[in-house]
Amino acid sequence: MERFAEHIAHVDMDAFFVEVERRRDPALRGVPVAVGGTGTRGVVASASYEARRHGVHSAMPMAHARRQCPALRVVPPDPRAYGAASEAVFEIIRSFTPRVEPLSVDEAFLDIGGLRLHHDSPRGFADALRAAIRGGTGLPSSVGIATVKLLAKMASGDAKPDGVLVVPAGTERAYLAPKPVRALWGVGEATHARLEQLGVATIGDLASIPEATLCRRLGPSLGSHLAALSRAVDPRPVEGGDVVKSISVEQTYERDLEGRAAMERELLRMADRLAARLRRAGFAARGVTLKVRFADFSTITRSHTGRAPLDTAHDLYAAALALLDRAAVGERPVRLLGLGGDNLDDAAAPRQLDLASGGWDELEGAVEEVRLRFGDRAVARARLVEPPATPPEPGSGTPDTGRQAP
DNA sequence: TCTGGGGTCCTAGGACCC
DNA sequence: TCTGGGGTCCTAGGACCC
Repeated sequence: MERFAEHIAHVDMDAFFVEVERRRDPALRGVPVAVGGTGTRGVVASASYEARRHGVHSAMPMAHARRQCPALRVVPPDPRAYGAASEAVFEIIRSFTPRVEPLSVDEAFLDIGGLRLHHDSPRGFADALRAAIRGGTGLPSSVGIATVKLLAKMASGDAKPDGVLVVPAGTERAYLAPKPVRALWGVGEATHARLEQLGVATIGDLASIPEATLCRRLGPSLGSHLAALSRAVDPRPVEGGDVVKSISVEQTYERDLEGRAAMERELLRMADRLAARLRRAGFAARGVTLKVRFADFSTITRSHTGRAPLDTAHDLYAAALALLDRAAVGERPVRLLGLGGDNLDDAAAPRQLDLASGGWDELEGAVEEVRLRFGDRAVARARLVEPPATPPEPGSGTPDTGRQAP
């Protein structure tokens, strides 16, 4: 069967978090809105197009965004709502084709090569998909379609908001050449700076540099990758199953944490959250990583890989304390703590019986059960409940927002 | 303007094994 | 016991993405 030449589609929801918020609060329509942290250290996770016109963009400190756009309506994130909306969107996408590769909560690649019998053109497919998503969820989306992943992704960006862009086969390099090299998927701030030193401003400039030169300057892996992308060569197929490799939680504190006791208390809270996330996902972690960010933003990690997979707060907390010792934080103020698990094992797999932690599994399983039925606040650890008449704890003022990507 | 939270992948060195 | 080379795993840091 003949396939569409432009057989890869990239679907991207427009200002996803903002649009989900607008569904339930119509007063947010037509005005500048940002979803993100409301505290002094919060950043913008998602900005409406009205806000973007005032220079507000994601990852910008919220305080800056408010100064930039005094009329900005700021909404704290609601990850559960975005998760539910995401599931609804993906269900609609999968009704068009099973060949879907999710990239995040709000975007995906689709292999539409085989859909020629159902749609007269790639654009016809895109129109049908966007209408179905809007009809089913009320949410706007944009679609880019091209012969390779890189171009489909860049095209959906150019199609925004609420549009479609097809890059016809044969026009790939002409489409890429005038764009700034920073627009290339995989060129961030650091690589951009190094490319500038080479005199590279546009993707066309990049394509004119010999691959060997790029490999020498950027390393063989990145060098050959960028050399290929700049020439619109991107053989990566649309792939289905994405396997989770790590699960982590982290928290930036409104005020820096100081002293061992405060850090231990926060690590216990994190061990609790991480254990809950691991068990909900059906995993146990052989590897545990502690992340510490200091007041000057310098960041260190300490990790340990053991033999036994862990998924109880009790065991994760013990591992975290051992890592905290190794980090030798001392009295330095800490603005962020993080705890993560990797080397994930299927929790259902038979595990070595560890007598030292006997009983915790069952106890925490029961606690988890209560949380699932009555919410996370139904059960708390005695150590985490604020005792009366205690001096104010630095950094305890930040609620756990658990925000996700825009 | 002072920088969130949750991920993936790459690099580079060292340990260890054959 | 003056020592090759490859494979694999672990650790730490960093770039990048949404």
